[in-house]
Amino acid sequence: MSRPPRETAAVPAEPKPGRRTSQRPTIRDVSRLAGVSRMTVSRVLSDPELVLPTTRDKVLKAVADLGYVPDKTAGSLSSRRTGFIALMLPTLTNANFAAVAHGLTEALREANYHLLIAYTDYDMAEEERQLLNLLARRPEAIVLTGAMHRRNASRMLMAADVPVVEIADLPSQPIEHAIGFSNYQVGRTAARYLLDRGFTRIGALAASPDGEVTDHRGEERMRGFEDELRLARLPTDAVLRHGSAPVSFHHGATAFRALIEAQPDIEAIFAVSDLSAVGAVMEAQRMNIRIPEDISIMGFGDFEIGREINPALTTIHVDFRALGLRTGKMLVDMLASDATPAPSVVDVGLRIVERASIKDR
Amino acid sequence: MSRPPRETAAVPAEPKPGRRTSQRPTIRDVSRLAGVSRMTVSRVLSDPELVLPTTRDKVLKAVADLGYVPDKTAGSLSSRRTGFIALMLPTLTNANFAAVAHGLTEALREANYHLLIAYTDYDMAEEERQLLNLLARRPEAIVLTGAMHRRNASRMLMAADVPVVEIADLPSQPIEHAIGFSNYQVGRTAARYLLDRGFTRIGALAASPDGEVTDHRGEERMRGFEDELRLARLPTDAVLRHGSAPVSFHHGATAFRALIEAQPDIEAIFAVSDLSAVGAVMEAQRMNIRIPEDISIMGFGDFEIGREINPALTTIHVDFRALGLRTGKMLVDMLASDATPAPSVVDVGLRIVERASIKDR
DNA sequence: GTGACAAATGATATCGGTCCCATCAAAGGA
DNA sequence: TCCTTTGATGGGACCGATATCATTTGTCAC
Repeated sequence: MSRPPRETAAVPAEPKPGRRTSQRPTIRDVSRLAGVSRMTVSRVLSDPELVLPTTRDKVLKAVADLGYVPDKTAGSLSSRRTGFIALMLPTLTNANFAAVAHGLTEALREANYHLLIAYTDYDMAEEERQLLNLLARRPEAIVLTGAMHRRNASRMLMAADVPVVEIADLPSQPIEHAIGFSNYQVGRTAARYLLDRGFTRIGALAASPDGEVTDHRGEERMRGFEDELRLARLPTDAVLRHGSAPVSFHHGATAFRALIEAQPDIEAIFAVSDLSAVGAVMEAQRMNIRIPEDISIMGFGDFEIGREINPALTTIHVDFRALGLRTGKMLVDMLASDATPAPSVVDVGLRIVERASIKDR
Repeated sequence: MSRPPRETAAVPAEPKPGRRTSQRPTIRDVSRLAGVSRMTVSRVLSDPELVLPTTRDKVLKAVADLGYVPDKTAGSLSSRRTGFIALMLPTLTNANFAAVAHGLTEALREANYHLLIAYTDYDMAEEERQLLNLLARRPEAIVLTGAMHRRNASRMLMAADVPVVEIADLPSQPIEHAIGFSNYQVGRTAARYLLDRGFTRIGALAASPDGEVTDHRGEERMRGFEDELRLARLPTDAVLRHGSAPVSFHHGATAFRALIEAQPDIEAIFAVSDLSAVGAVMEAQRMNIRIPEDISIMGFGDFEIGREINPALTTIHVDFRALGLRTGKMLVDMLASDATPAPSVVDVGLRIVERASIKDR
């Protein structure tokens, strides 16, 4: 039984004719409610020490009452600090790369940086697109894996005017900083290890570099491996490129079988990744080939599964999580001081983990 | 032989007394060089059709000459669209969660959204902190895994006024949308499967929920498993909570040994994850326990390694990559239309993958 | 009492884009 | 011819914070 509202009274205060405005409270709403200026609110949230406790409490109460969450987009624009660190990876579905991201995040958390991850699925054209996307977000530093940047990408990075760190793979010509290890050395070390134990019929398992995607890092390992064999005047024809990257357990299994068929008298095998190595061990079990009595196998990456299989896998270890941590710490320090440190290259080295998959002789 | 510059000439045009300005070119620089307004530059980059080809070319040339990369921070602030989709995960170092991220990215790429990833390491307090961080970036949607949000987190999400999708674990009380499966059903299905094959001495391997971190999803599976056993009037004392989350291959190995010692006559085991199941199989090999002749084992997650071990692992499969893809597509559609669709809950179900680790009887 | 200085707070310009609307020229219709 | 419509472009306000500098107030030494 209510009368229709009278026209004159009904019209609500027009919310301004301009841009439609959101419902979310802004710093302005907080400042009004707390009866202070916006600047004071900003101070309470970013450097509370600067504000009198009584004022602070008023502001914090207003923040809580409104459910105010500051808009970092606006803050970033104004302060010219986004709090982003960009990370470019080939893929996330690889335990080692995931570990890098994990370590990085951990190191960056305390300094309140947020990782901005992009990945390329081993696709170089995608790398360039992603790099542009990242750069558009104005990260305060850029972390890259691998040294296979196209010319354009390199140019964009130089122009970006933020610290660039290349990790995992030590490039021959670093853009700026680099923390990692040499995949080429991994290959040579593996070959040396097998040679030192007296093997002479030595093979390797890798993906074909001609596939749709190329695993440059893996290919570097193979190059080192072959070089070391050649230095020992041993043939490299048992270094098998089989299937397409990225490798997997299944890749290892099929590649192993193919290698055995091609080179039945093979004595020792280096797999480009523990994934392949583990797959090979599993296939060997199926073929009733004893590891290491009949054939010795070693891998790279020290994945957890390698510790648990039978026999446990001898491998080359690189601590990827520590790599991420270290990179993160370096960046935090670097960004805290506004000095621009000289470009640095750190080789974290590698370590052979001797387990049971190599025959003792 | 150059004379020192005279003082009067040396003073360069002061770059304004105000805020220090960066070197990076802005849209203003592009517009000046191209002889058009800023708006025209903006149009060329976001909707080229609106601009005359001749003008467009002038602008694009200026963009290329300057190496201009638009600042999305500024663009986001103005347009109120950040292009971010937030994703919260327990961890990245789990193949299934990584697969979710992968699928999501893929679906979002075409619509030019960027995933903003945060993870909690299974820590609920961290979840809340990370959520605040994410919200401060003003994502256009939020994707969460798991239904274990604290009260505060839920409140923040409701207030955020963006679509929320909970994935992987179907919550009993969804915040808004949900796409996933029921971990409880996983447990019941596993138990049902073992019961149907006539096993009566049935156990399970899981992490202890009292550890530093709790894997709520895994615990749900155990709950379902135990319920189904109870319904069949079977004891649940062989459902072993051992070690701390998150589980691993090694966890499976030690838990398996502990279970065998406590319950030597066990017939069949359900492991909370393929990781544990594989570890258990490896430990069984070492203990000379034959799988499946002596003990049957099944897992959850359908990790690649399960397909390759001997015997191949029977498991429960959920397609996490497809889950991510589907979620991404849904979000893209949702954000394209400004209508707010009704909350939806989609159960993608699960599938038993029968392989060789369960005894045929 | 007063000047010097520090501490707390406020006013305002600005970050680099995009939104909204205005302007202007060209095309088409009555 | 004049009016309307459409297409291309520009002008200026604005998004929501923070940087910078100014102002106010309080404290202390002389």
